[in-house]
Amino acid sequence: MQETPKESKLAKVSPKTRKVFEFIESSKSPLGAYDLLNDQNLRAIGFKAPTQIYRALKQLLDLRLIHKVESLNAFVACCKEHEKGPSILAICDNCGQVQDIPAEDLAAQVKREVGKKFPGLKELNIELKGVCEDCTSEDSEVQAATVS
Amino acid sequence: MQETPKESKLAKVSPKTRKVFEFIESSKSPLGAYDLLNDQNLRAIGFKAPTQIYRALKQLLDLRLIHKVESLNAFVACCKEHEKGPSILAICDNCGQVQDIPAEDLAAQVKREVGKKFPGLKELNIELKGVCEDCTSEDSEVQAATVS
DNA sequence: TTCGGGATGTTATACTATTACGGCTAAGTA
DNA sequence: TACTTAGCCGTAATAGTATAACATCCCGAA
Ligand SMILES: [Zn+2]
Ligand SMILES: [Zn+2]
Ligand SMILES: [Zn+2]
Ligand SMILES: [Zn+2]
Repeated sequence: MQETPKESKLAKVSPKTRKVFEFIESSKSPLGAYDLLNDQNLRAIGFKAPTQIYRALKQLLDLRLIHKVESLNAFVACCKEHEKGPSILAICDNCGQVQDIPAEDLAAQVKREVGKKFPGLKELNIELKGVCEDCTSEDSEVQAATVS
Repeated sequence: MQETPKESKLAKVSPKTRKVFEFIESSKSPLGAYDLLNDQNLRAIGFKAPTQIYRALKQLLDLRLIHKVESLNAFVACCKEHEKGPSILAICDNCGQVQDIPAEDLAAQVKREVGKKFPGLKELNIELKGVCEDCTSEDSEVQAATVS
């Protein structure tokens, strides 16, 4: 048994919160709180008000099962490969997908950069925008679609 | 004359937009759009609706005179020392101040980390939270204030 | 002069997030 | 058992952030 795998974390939350996680995990793009709220499947199991969604999201964030994409006000599932270090959220402007890329070394580098100006680093949030690998290889198609 | 110093950029925008910049620059903490909108001094020169503020902010963002702190929905003046590279926005949980710390080297490092998964990097946004130098040296006071 | 684009003013609306309050239930304890 | 407390959940209201849509004005090009 792993230290704190996804399953053991999910075991701690209510079925409804678990359901929220499943929706986020199965989505290929980040979901906003109101995307979740308006989802028929979540409506069906009793989510009626924003508060309920935000409560579930808070639990999942605290357990580090999901990340908030601050620049999109939306949430993505954690890739679960960076339990201790930070990650980079790479947002594709073309397809909208967000990759959660582990970046263990980066925290140390950032600490060096900020130096004594900011000795008490607690949370690190890195987001980048651009074009993902898939969309790059499909660039000709994208171009074609753009000019048409 | 510098390449594109603050003054030459400010020369391109309207007096009202310039005024918005001045308010952001003179604030020691980040300001939200509605903080600006509700400011008597900006009201006095004709800002009455959110749109006006957001238009001014967009111009300033485009000129890189200010940054948006995504995790706070607020805006800070750029330190103007990283014309080409990214910077780190360091948010102090204690005093609320945000430092704009140039981090030229970091873009290259991030590119290495994301590798081919994300070849088309365009924008890089790094925010961190913690305690700034000033607040760290005043830690004893902070503690005293906390327990009282 | 006439046209067009860009900046500005104004209203309305959409989107995101939190507060407040009340009920229910599980767990501890006298 | 009866009482208490704390956490989870439901519900309603509200606060906070951002954009859409449309009207007007001004200035420079043709
Ligand atoms: Zn992650
Ligand atoms: Zn893509
Ligand atoms: Zn800057
Ligand atoms: Zn501080």
